[in-house]
Amino acid sequence: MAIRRDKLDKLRSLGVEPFGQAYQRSHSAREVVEGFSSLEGKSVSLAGRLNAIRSHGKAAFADLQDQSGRVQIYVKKDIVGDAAFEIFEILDLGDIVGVRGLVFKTKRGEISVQVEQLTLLTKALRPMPEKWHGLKDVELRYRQRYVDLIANPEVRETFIIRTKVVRAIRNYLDGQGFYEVETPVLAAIAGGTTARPFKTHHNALDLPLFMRIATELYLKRLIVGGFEKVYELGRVFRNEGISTKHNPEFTLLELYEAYSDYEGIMTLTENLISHVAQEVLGTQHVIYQGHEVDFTPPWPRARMLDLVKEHAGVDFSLVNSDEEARAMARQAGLTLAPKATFGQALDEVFSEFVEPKLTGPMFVLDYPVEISPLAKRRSDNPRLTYRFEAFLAGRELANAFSELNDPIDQRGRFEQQMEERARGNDEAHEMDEDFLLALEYGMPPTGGLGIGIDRLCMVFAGVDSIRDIILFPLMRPRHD
RNA sequence: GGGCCAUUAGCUCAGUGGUAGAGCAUCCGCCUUUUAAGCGGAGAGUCGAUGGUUCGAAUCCAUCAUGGCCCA
Repeated sequence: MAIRRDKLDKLRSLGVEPFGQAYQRSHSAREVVEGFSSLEGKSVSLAGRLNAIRSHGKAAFADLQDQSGRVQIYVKKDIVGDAAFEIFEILDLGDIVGVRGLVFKTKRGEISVQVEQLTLLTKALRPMPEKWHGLKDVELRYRQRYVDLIANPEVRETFIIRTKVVRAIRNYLDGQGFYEVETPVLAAIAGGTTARPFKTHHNALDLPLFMRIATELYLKRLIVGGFEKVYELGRVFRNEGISTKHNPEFTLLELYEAYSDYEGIMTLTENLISHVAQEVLGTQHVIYQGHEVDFTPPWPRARMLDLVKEHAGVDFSLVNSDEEARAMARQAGLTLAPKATFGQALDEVFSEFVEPKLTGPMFVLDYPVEISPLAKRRSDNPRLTYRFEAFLAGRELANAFSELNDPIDQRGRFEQQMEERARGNDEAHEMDEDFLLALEYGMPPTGGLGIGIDRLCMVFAGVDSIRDIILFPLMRPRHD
C-alpha cells in the first residue's frame, strides 16, 4: 500500500494522472484473439487490467484482462519510447491501462498486441491475490466479490449463466403472452407462503410494515382484475437461517395463468425449463452433483401418496384421521408433534424418505390440504389439493397449484392457519381480509407457479452452494 | 440452536512445546519474443482475540469472534 501510494506521487511528478479518463476501445481482448487472421498487422486499442507482467529489461510482456478474456501485450522500449517505458516499469499487477498497437504473433505463437501507446487509466492501490491459486478464502470471496471476480475468471462465467437464465425465462414467458408486473415489496401483511418476514416501519404513516415473503397474493389480485397471464421475477425476503440452500433474500419467479390449472402449469413448467436449458446451455442434458439430468419434456409425474408408499412403505390413503396419520408416521420411523395433522404427517414422511431420492426432474402431485392453504381442493379427495412440486437433485425446484378461488373455503383455510399460529407456529399464514375481499369479486380458475431462481441457476451453473450463485450473499458485518 | 473443522506475510499454504517458514506478490540489480519467464539479492508477521497451563505456547486448555461443512 505505502509503496503504491508513493508510486502515485511519482506518476504525478512524471505528468501522469493515475486515475484517468474515458478510453476509446476498438476491440475486446477476445476479439483480437479470435479475429487474428484479419487483424494481423492492424492497429487496435484495448483496455483492461494488467494480470501478469513478464519483464525482460528493455521489453516486457504482460497479460491484459478485460470482460471478454485476456490477450498478451508486448511493450518494447524502442517502440513506446523511453518516457512511456519508464511509466510502464512503475506499473503494478492490477493496474488498469489502455493500449494501442499492432496485432502480431510471437515466436511461440501467442497472439499479442505490440504496444505503441500506453495510457494508465487507473492505479490499483491494493495488491491482487496470488495469480496461480487465485482467491480461495471463501469468506473473502463473498465479502469482496469484486476481488473474487478479478482473481477467479470462472466466477464471472457462473454469474453470466445466471443472467442468461433470467433472460431466457423472460424471453419465453413474454413469447407466451405473459405480462411482467411489479407488486409491493413492503406490505402490511406478508402472505403467500409460510415463512417469517422481516419487519420494518414507515415513519410518515407510523405504520409497521413487512417485507414480502412471496408475490402470490398480489399477483392473484391482478387475475381478479382481468390480467390473464402475469409474472413477477423479484426478490423476496425470509427471516430465516442461512445455509447452502438458503439466503435471506432470494429471487422468486411467480406466474399466474387464468383459465388454466395445475395440469396446464405442469406443461408450462417443463417447457419453460427445457427452453431455458436450450437457450443457456444449448442442451437438455446436464450433470449436477453426479446425477445425469435430462430436461426433455414430458417429465415423470407421480402422486405424493404413491411415492410415500413406495419409498417409506406406508399407505396414507388408508388413513382416516390425524391420529391414524401420526401412527403411520411412527410406523415409518418418525416422531411427530402431538398435534400433527394428516397433511403434516404425510409431508414429514415424504421429506424424510422420498425427497432425497428424487433426482428428477419430475413432478410430485397432490399435496395435502393442511400444508397447502392457497391451493384448490381435489374434487375427488378433499384432503388433497391440485398442487404439485417439481424436484431436481433432491430439492424442490418449483411449487404450483390450481389456485383456490373460493373465498369461503379460502377464509376457512386462513382460519385453520390462525389456529396453527395460536398453537405457536409463527410461520403460519395470517388472515388477509384484503385478499379475501378481492376473491369475493371473483377470480377465474387459475393455475399458478413459483420457481426459486437461485436454485435453478445453481443447477445450470453447476454450483453446490446458493452463495456461489448470489453475487453478494448476506454476511455478518466485519468489525475490526 | 447442536456437532465437527478452519483462522500463520497482500495471496496460496507448511510448521504438534524450544530463535516464525516456503512459493507467488512486493522492493533492488541483470535480462529486447516471454508466458506459473529466468538468474542474484532484500524487505515483509500482534501466528483471529482474550485468559490460562508451562521455565518456555503458532503449537496444549478455556472463552469469545469470524467463516465453512453437517444436523435441527
